[in-house]
Amino acid sequence: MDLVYTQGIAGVKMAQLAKLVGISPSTLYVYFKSKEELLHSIYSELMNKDLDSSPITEEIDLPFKLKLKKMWLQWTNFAINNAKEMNFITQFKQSPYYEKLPEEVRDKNKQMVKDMFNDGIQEGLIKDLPFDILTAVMLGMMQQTVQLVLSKKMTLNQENADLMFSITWDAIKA
Amino acid sequence: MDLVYTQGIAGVKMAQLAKLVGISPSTLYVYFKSKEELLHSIYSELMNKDLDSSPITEEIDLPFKLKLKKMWLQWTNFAINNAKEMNFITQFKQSPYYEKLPEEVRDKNKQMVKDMFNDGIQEGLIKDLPFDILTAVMLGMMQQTVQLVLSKKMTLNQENADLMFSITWDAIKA
Amino acid sequence: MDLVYTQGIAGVKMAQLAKLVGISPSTLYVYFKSKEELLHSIYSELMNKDLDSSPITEEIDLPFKLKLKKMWLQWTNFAINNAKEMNFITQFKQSPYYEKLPEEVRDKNKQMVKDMFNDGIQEGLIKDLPFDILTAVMLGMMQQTVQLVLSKKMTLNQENADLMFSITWDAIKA
Amino acid sequence: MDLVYTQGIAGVKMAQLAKLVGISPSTLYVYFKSKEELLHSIYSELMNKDLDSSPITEEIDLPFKLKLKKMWLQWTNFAINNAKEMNFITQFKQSPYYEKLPEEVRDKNKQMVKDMFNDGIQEGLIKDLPFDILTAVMLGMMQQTVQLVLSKKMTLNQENADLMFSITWDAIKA
DNA sequence: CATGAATGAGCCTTCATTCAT
DNA sequence: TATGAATGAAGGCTCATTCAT
Repeated sequence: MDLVYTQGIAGVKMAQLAKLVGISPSTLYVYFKSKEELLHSIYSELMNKDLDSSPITEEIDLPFKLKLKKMWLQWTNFAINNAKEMNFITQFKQSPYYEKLPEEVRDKNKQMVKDMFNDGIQEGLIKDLPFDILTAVMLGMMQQTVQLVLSKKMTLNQENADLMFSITWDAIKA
Repeated sequence: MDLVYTQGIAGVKMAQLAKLVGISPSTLYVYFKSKEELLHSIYSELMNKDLDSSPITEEIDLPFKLKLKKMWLQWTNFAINNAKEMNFITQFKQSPYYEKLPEEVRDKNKQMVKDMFNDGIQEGLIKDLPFDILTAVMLGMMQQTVQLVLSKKMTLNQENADLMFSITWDAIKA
Repeated sequence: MDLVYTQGIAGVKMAQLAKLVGISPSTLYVYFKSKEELLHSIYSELMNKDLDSSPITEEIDLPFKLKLKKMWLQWTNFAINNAKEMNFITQFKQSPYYEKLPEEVRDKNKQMVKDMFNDGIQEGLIKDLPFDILTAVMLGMMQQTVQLVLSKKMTLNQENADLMFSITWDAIKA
Repeated sequence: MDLVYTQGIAGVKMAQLAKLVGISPSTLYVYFKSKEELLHSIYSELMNKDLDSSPITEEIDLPFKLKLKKMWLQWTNFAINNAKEMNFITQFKQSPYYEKLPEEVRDKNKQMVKDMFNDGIQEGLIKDLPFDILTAVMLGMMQQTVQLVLSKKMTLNQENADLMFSITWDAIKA
């Protein structure tokens, strides 16, 4: 992650990585057949880890808005704390190493969000808009928040979290 | 632009570029001292062209919301129409070639936006929030809109444009 | 040729070859995309050169036996003088680099031989055997002659040439 | 044998061989100090096995021509049945691994053949030619026969065997 | 202004081999 | 006797870059 973050995915040299890990370049090839496979492995592992570690817990008794806020915050925090990992994914996807690997999209999260939006719409709390658009709004606000935090223009303290989410909420509330 | 879009900025090879342009690689070096300089040149030119070609015209007599909408739409459209250029900028900025080049910040636009926001706040039409946050909201919505359009999940027709901006507006309106 | 002859086809290193030729390894790759292509090129060129330079001239007026002898001698001499080239071809064909490249078999020679054999059979001078077998006999004697010469167990002077061909002739004469 | 036959002697990898045999590469080094030694071992063993298994039995009472024919056939058959082993020997000898290893020449066979030729010459049945040349003739015809059989252009049935030997015989008979 | 020709630096990768266990 | 783990040495190949013409 660090290497990719610092030098870009094309800038990662096998030898450099090996040295960083404290093994010989050859040893890298004992475990990964090629640079491409290494990158793919990382990517795959990341895709799964992300799922697991992003603890989108559903707490049943909260009112909708709070539930949504909690989810949004969890996502945002995750994105901030795993900025380098996210960066890897982004870079990998636009690198020549990423060539349509099958990638059975794992929709666990997506479905959860969809359900939540449906509930909100049902209860008349948020606008009756297509799922893609509602998601886009949240993602957009999330990305910008992350960027503000990472660029040190903002800290994600209670107050700011409240603020950013309230803006998001205003955007989609009925 | 095409090369960067297709293969990533790290995948652009001088020889390939030369061939694409119909000249010899050596000739490239008549005009650019190095690959780095070439990339920088493109970046710089892009930064200026963007300014010029994005015709953020100020029409004095419109009410604030309409003025803002117009600006937002102009930006969004520009981003869609110049997706490859934007992509270049994004990639360049996180590439090893981009090393804090002085970058006399081109604030023409930023200032214009700042002024507009200030007006809106003054008139009590939009929330009294820091400039960075207001911008973030608009950028976030814009980026997501662009993404929806580019991924063919949406067309930016009158209706959708209205919708997306109305969401943005709800997010920041007082 | 020398390198292959000395070290085997797998033992030829691009760097070594480059140095031998007086250029840099990179330069080799300007002209040949890979070691494989280089080898293929040589092989192809060899296959054509062989044809041209092996001056199987048809002299019309000679009696059959003399004509055959002349041909046999020409072949044998050619094989001796181009031992390294022949060695290359042999090695290349059993190397991993040789993978069924189309190779439109150039039958110019084969046809000439076939014709000659047919004439001999027609005239009742040589045994009426399948073409493959007649060729085998001549090739076998040729190969062995070459080997004897190369291993310095024999010189291909007039006398020995006469001897070896006479043996061949005895084998196939009617 | 299979590996060498399929990929050439330069294509044999210790790891691959180990896997094929069902042991670990390291284990190979318990039994053979190096790849070179392994190859040499195989070669040596082959040279001896060849001797033993090629059952050049001397049957005293046959007339010379029949005895010679029998020997020729035995050789030829052996070469066909042990094509892969012969191939190994051929390849090994021109590989960089083969560096003039002492090679106590195994003359058992050679001597037997020499004796036989001497007898033939004595009896005035075959030409009075140097041993090398007589051997060459038989080897040449043998090699070509093997090649015809292996390339499926011929089967070594009674008839063909008779034919090929009769040609050989014609070549050397007095 | 253009380029053909050439190359050094450096990267990915392979593979025989070692060695502690 | 067997091997998992590791690696040094070396080879193939790429690519930005130079320079004489």
